[in-house]
Amino acid sequence: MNIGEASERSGLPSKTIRYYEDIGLIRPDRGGNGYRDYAMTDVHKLRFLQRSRGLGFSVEECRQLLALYEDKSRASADVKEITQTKLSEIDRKIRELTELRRTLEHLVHACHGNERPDCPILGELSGERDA
Amino acid sequence: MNIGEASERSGLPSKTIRYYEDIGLIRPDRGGNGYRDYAMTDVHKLRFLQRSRGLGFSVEECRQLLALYEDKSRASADVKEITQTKLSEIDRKIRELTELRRTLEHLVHACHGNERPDCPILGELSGERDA
DNA sequence: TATGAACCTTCCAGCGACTGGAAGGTCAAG
DNA sequence: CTTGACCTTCCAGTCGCTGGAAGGTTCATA
Repeated sequence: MNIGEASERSGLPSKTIRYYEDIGLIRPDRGGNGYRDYAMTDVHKLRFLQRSRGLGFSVEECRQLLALYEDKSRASADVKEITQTKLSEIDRKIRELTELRRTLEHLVHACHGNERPDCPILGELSGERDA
Repeated sequence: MNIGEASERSGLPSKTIRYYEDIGLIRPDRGGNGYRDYAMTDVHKLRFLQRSRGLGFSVEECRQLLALYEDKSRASADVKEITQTKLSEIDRKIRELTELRRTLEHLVHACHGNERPDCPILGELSGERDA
């Protein structure tokens, strides 16, 4: 499929997809006309990139995650270690999002009308409890 | 406190803190010597920024979140709407992270040794099930 | 009181990750 | 065989930092 369809299916702008090719993240085939030709596996990877980028992973981190995805070194020990690191990062992000969520709800429901700038919620919001 | 201590306490580099001031996110006092002087509420905001940026919110989104934090318009209807939108975004991020987590575990534990590039995990990884 | 390290200041340049636009080639429909 | 919607490359610009230069402040120690 052409880049336009890959864009629609992955949720990434065509511009970004070309950029990801420039930096070596995805390497689609080329048709006889010079057009990029994306397979479904490419779309899967693109969609994966779309998600993980949106979740605050850097492109380099996404490259690592994508490497886990590619079969060639899936069983090696260092890949497992990277995966474990990524799992920890993901867990941390989930925890932080959960906190953020709880805090926003507080702000809306519990803190309504209390205009003191030193509202106790603020400490929670900024993660006061750990340094 | 000086910027160095604010940096340590918030987890943000001094450079980034100055940048956030440039773009109007935080406005510390200045001492007679011209040094920035941060209060604890500033540190709370910085820490909040550190977290929300790391969770994939853009600076503009962080500005909105920070506005929710500041008392002046906390009760208005549109602020509540923004908060609701942010809550949905956060929920979506949590869902996606949870999926990503599950998938990585699959890759390590279940998919080990299976080198087919069309391994069924891949579909899950890329969020095949929804468009 | 002076010297030096460790802070702080501003300013400017560069990088990572896109994003927009120009200039031009390809393709399917009418 | 033209029109319009695609596609191509390339170059420039933006956003969000990040590093470094050049210089001022503070504080401990000689």
